[in-house]
Amino acid sequence: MNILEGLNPAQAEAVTTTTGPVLILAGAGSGKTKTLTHRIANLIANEGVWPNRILAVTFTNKAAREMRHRLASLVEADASHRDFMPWMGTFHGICVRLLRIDGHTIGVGRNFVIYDEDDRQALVKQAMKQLSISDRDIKPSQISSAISNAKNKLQTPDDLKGEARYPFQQHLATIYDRYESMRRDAGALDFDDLLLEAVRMLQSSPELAKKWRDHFEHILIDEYQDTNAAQYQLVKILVNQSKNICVVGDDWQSIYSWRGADFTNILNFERDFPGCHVVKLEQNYRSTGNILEAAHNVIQKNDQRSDKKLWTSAGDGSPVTVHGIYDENEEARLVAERISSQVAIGARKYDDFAVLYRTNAQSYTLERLFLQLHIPYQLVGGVRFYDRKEIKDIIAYLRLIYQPNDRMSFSRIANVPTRGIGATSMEKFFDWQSNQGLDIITALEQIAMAGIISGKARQSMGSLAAILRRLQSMAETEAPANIIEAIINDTGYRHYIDDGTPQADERAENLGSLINEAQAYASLDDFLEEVALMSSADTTSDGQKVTLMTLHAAKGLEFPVVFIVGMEEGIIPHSRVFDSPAELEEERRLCYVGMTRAREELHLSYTHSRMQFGQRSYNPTSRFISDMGEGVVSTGPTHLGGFAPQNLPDDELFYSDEPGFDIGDQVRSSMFGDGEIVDIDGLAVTVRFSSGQSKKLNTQFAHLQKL
DNA sequence: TCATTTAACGTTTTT
DNA sequence: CGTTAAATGA
Repeated sequence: MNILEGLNPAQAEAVTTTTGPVLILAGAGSGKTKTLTHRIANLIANEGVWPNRILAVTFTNKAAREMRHRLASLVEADASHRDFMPWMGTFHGICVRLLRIDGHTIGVGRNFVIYDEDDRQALVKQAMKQLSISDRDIKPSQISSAISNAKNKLQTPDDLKGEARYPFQQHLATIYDRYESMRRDAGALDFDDLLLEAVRMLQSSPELAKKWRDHFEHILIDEYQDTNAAQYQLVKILVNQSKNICVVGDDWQSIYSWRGADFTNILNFERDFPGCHVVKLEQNYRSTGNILEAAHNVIQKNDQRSDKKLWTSAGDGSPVTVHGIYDENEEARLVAERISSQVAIGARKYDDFAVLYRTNAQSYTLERLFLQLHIPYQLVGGVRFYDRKEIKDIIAYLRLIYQPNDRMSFSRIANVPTRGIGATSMEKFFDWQSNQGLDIITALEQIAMAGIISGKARQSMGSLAAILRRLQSMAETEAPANIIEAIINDTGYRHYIDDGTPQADERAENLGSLINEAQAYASLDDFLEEVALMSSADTTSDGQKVTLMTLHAAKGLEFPVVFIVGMEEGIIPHSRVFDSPAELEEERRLCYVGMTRAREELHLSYTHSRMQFGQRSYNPTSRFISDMGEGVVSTGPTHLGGFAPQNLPDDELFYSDEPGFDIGDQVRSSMFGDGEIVDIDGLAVTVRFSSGQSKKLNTQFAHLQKL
C-alpha cells in the first residue's frame, strides 16, 4: 500500500491515528493538505470506512476539488467504487447540501436561492425604504455588515433588540428584523444563513441531529483556525460518541477574524476534546532557510500565538531582499523588470512569479505597466466573472425561474432589456402581488387582466409572464446551458447588449463563456449553487502568467518567486488597525502568510510616496521590515535610473517625523479656516476648526500656517 | 420613461 | 483617481 509512503514520521502519525480526536498543528508548507488527503485515503483503503461516511471540510471550493483529485489517484489503485466520494466542500457548500435534504423541517424550501453580498445590501436598502429610515444617516452597507456579524455569532434580531442601547443599534435590530422577513418571503438565504439555518435545523430536532451524527463516522476540517462561531457550533453538533474528529490548522495563519473567524477555536481544541492526540508538523518543505527565518522573526513579535519552530533541510537559499523605491510606479517597474529579465534569460517562466499586495486597489498600477510591457498576468479576485452586469442579469432570470418568489432577482430584470416597466408600475405590481399572495410569475400573468396597471407596462408584463412561464417549464427537462441560451434569445437580451459600443463584443463573449461554464452542470440548482458559492480563489490558473492577488487570496498557495509590494505603515499594517493590538497582530499574521508563500526568492518593497485616494501620501517603512532580522535580509537597489530621487528637490526626498507643530497650536488653513491642533500622528495632524468640524491633514499638503 | 450630466464617495481583506 | 449612484432635463 503506497498510502503511507513518502510521509515523514509526524505526518504518518497524523494519518494512522484513526480513532478519537486529533489535532494537527501544521506550520506553513508542512504538507498539511497531503497529510489530510492521505488520512482520508487510509481510512477508505485500509480501515474500510465507507467514503460517504466521511465529511471533509475545506476552506475553498478549489481546495476541495484538488483534494478530490489527489484522493482519487491515491485510492484508485484498489478502489473500484469511484463514484463514492466523501462529503467534501466548504462549510457553506456542506450546509447547502444538508439544507436541501432536510431544510423543509424548519420551513426552508428545497429550492431556495442564495443571496450574495450585493443582494443582501440591496435588500437592506429596500427594507430601510419600507421602514422609512433614511439612508443618509445610516448606510445600508454598514447595516449589511452588522447583520452579517450578528449572524456569524448566531444572534437573532430579538437578541440585538434586547441589548440595543444606542439608537443605531435599535435601528439595526428593526432593519434586521424586516430584512429577515423579506428574505424569507423571497425564498432566499444569504451566505451567513447557510450556516445559521443549518445549525438551527440540527438544533431544532434531536432526531435530525442524531441522524447526521450517526451518519458521519469521520470528520476532518482544514484551516480550523479560520472557523467562526456558527461553524464551531455545527462541528460540535455533528461530532458523535466516537469523536472521530481531525482538525488541521495553524493559528499563525489566521487572517479572517474580520469575518468572524476565531482562532482560539484551534487553541481550545484540546480543552473541547480532552485526551485528543496532538501532532505537530514542523518540517517545512516549501521555503529556503532565509525566507523561513525572516518570516519566523516577524511572527515572533505576536503575543497571542502558539509556540513552534519550523525548520527546513533545504539550506539557506538567497537572502530576502528589501527595496526602497521612490513611488508606486517605480515599484511596479522594479517588479516588472525583474520578471522580464529572468524570463528573457530563460531562468524562470512567467507562472513562477506572484505579486502580492494588501488591497485590491494596489493592483491598478501593476496591471497598467504589465499591459504596457506585454507581461502576461492573471488577476485573482478583483472583479469576478460572476460579478459582471450581463452575467448577473442572466443569473437573475435563472433564479427567478427557479424561485418565483425572488423579488430581488425580479426587480433586477423586470426592465432589462427595457420594456417600459418603470418604478411606479413596479410599486403597484408589488403591492398587488403581495395582497393576492401569488408568486411573481403567476401575478404577472393575472395582473394584465386585473386592470391595475395601464398601457405599455401592462402589455409588457403580460408578455414577460409568458416568456418566464415557458422558460420555467423548459427548466424541468432541459440542461442549464440550454435555458440560458433561451433566455438570451427569447427576452431580446442578445439584441439589448449589442449597443454598438466597443464593449458589446466583450459582453457577448462573456455570455458565451457563461454558457460554456453551464455545460458542466446537469441541473439548475447545482449550477446556481456553484455560481453563488464560487470564490475568487476558485478561478483556475491557466497557462504562463504572472499571478497578481491580495495577501488574503494567496493563502494556501506557493510560488518560486514572490514579491510583496507596499511594505509601508498604513498599508501593511493597514492604517485602520493602528488602535487595535489584536488587529495589528492579524496584520502581522497576514504578512507572515505572504512571506511563507515563497519557495526560493522573496522580494519586498516599500515606497517613499504613493498615490492614495487621489492624494499623494508619505508612509514610513513598515515595522515588519525591521522585525525580519539583518542576517537574512539584503537591501536591494533603492531606486532605478531615470526617475531617481536625486533629481528631485531635497525637501521632497526626505521628511522628518517632526511636522513642526505641537498639540494646542493655533493654525490657519486656506481650505478650512482657523483651528486648533488636537492630535499629531507622524505627518498627519488633526485639527479642530472653528466651524466645528475636525479634519486629519497631511502637513506636507495642507500648508497650515501657524498663528 | 430614459439618457445624459453631475455629485458623492470610497479603499482592507471574502465564504 | 476612478467608479458608481442620484439628479436633472428632454
